[in-house]
Amino acid sequence: MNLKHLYYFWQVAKHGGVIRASHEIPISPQTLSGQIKLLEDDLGVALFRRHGRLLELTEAGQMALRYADDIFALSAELERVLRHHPEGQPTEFRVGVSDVVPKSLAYRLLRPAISLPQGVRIICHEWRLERLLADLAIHRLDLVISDAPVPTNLDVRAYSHRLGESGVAWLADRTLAQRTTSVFPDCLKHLPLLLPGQDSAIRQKVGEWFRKYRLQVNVAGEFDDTALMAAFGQAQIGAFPVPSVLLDEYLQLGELQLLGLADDIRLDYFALSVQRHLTHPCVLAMTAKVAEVLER
Amino acid sequence: MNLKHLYYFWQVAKHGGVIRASHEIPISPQTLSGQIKLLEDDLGVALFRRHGRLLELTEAGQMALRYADDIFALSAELERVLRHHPEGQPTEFRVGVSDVVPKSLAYRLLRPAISLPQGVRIICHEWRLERLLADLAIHRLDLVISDAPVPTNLDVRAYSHRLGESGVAWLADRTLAQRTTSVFPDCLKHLPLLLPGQDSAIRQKVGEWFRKYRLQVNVAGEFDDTALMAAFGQAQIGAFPVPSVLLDEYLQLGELQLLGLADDIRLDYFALSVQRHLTHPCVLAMTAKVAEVLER
DNA sequence: TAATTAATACGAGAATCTCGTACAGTAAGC
DNA sequence: GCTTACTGTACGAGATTCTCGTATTAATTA
Repeated sequence: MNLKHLYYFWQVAKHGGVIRASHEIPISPQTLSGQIKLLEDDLGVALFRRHGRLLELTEAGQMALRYADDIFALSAELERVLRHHPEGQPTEFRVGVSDVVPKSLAYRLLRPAISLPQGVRIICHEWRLERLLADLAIHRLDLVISDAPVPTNLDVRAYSHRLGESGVAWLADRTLAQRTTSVFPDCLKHLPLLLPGQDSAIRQKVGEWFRKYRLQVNVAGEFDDTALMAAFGQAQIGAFPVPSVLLDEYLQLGELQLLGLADDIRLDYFALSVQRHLTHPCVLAMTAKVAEVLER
Repeated sequence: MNLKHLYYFWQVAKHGGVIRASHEIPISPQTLSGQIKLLEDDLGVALFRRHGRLLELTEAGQMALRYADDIFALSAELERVLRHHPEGQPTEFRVGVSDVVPKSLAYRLLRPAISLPQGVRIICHEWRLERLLADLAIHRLDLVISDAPVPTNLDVRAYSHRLGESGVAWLADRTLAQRTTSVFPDCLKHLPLLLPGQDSAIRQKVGEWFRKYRLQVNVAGEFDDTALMAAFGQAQIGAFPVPSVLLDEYLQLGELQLLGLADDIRLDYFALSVQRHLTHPCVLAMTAKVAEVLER
């Protein structure tokens, strides 16, 4: 299939006629008409049907239009990406971190980006996911890190790239942990718990996990911010869950103790971008080293 | 950007050299080399770098390769789709329905497909989602209807198309409903409940909803099959939730009574396909009329 | 050092694209 | 009903682009 022919078809279909299309692109209507005819002959299907003195898409034409939309959107994106950073040392990397992602995990993921040889300035926002997606859509952000893919109910033109996953580790202050002698996970029934807010994927999955093990738990607190939750945990207010890839970090924090690993909870982490492919050098550096941070 | 040039670049990049590419496509190495040079001049970026006597991709080249993969995959898919059903009356429509989707909802969604003028034979499977996705992947199915998008943890090359959504209606047999005088949703606390199985999206969302309204409920039964659940419900075993778009149908069923609408539970329904676009005429007929079945 | 392999500059010939001319069908104005 | 204005399309000459044969350069191997 000749993609030049498809391009002319696409232009004519978009603008609703060979004359109107010829106003937009510097090609005469005769040429457009002829080239589309060649495409139809090649494919063996009519793409347009004459309706009065103008054209309308056949069923096959509607199909072709949808594909052409994607094909030429991709081609335009490629062109923009390649022209925009020829040897490409963009000095800025604007990244948004969903507030439900632990800060230290975000730092670990982003570390490879800031230690690039060319030296980049990282501009980091933390906010609720909806807000970040809005900024992403208008190109105010290069990337968003989140614990869930782009919501399907939002009609945002963004792509989800799965970075990796993690299990869950339950932690508590030593003194608090000694209040119960039950083994994990039953010990969670006898300890007050601190949990992430309802919006976070981890909260949903922990909830399912409680039901799976039939744990009736006592929720002592809810936190949108994981670091704050950990601070309350260190103050012996309750036991709390963290992504198991961050376990070492929390254990070094002092008086915290591992209650048990819930590796049957799988937390996913995603990079969201407006581009279908991750092309920013910082993003490439991040994804290249993601295996050092998350399980794949 | 000339997509013919990009095509030659793609072939050379895929096969690792102009000579090797020229064995695969009937174009001489001189032409390939020259056309790629033109592309590089146009873009202002080198895509290949000479390494010894062979070529390797530059960073920009790797980027271009990823886009080219997508672009030509789409173009091939379009060609296959258009050539395969020229005027296209495929007499078979093979569809899988995830077992967590109510049968009568599936019927309503599929009805526009079977009442197409050309007359098609519908071949309908009902099974667990994993099994259906496997069949979809090997083209044994044209479409899968499910209550959730393609799971991100599975590496299936399938696309999710959101059909629409629905709220939830709680129903009970009249006699059963009269056992409590509390208003909705509190009345659910005083009635035995029948719920869909843990795998279904509706069960997860109903669980969240219980927590939101702090409802401690008594689960009298779990059913993978909604029709079976409704049969038990009619036999006064318990109250049960159904998608609110099916409410009328259930109320006509006889002695059932509406306890209340939980429109803050949003159930999504999806069509899953191997193709990025829904092109099968039956699918188009379905999606055109989906508004008569689901809310958008 | 010679032989082999890969990539590419150059130019003639082939293929294709493009547009001017001309024409056919449809909708509106008088 | 006739004209006018608008649409899309067949045809062929000329312009453009593509393609390949010849020849050259560069790196590897014998």
